[in-house]
Amino acid sequence: MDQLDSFRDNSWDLIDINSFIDEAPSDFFWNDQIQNQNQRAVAELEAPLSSATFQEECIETECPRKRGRNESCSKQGNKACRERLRREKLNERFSELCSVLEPGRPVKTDKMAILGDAIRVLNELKTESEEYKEINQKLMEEIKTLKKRTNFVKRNSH
Amino acid sequence: MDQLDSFRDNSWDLIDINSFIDEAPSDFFWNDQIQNQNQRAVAELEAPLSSATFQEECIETECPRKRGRNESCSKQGNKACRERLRREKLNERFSELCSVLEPGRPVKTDKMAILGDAIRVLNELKTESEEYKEINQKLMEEIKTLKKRTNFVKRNSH
DNA sequence: GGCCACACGTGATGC
DNA sequence: TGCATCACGTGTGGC
Repeated sequence: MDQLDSFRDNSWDLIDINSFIDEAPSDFFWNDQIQNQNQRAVAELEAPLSSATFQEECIETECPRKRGRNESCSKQGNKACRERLRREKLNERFSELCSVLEPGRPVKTDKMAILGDAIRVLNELKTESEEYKEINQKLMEEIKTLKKRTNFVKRNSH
Repeated sequence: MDQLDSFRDNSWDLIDINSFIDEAPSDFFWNDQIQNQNQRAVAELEAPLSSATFQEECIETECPRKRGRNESCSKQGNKACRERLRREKLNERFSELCSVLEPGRPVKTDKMAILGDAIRVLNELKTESEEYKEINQKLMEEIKTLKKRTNFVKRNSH
């Protein structure tokens, strides 16, 4: 019964907070980064570890200053904030993977599609590399026989 | 207020269900798969497409029978259920990508690590393929010159 | 007992 | 309109 009451109280808190604080739009970071990468190709791509520097301006309990909704981070504990950080880092990885997949624009936004493309490209590159390796083998053999023949001809010509 | 009441009702349902049915841990699909793959290496790995067969027993509005907590799907609309399906499909993709990355066991569990590895392997394969291509170029040139020389020697020997 | 990674259900938004 | 995708805060299990 105690459990039940506390649970209901949490529900109250939840709704209370949301109804007063939560007026900002939701998915900003992901779209922003993607659009940035879309328009100006590189620039901040030199920092795939941007989360490290990013950690510095937002150490632990403090929150990124990216956009609204973050006011709820300072109050009400930092659990939600850390979770948000985790999500953002994950999205960074997604975006990075996407840019590796197709250096040409336009960058995909769909996580499912990104993963699918990653799998596809990975397999393609594997077979491509394998094919090249086989060709190399054959070319080397051909070179060997060619050298042999050259030497043979030389020897016979004297 | 209606929202609030319905929310509290859901809470009731949830707790009711959980206390009687749901004694299993929560995040079963992903963790189960991972733990299985970690401990006993293979065995049920033959079913990476479990969602296909899985879809059959759970078409659209009906919910998977995997474990408790799903009764809440039949009532209260199928929104949460669809979202859950989406998550599971995403996790399948993750698992698939992971198995493509390293055909040898054991399979990684960390999404962040999987994405990072994917980026790394992708770059590695790219450069590897590029290197092979360059080597091919050089080998072909060498063959060309070898052939020329052979012909020259032949001509001079007569 | 705190932290981390994840699953969960829900509100928001675009198509 | 309904559906898909996402971000969000929270609950939870494992370490």
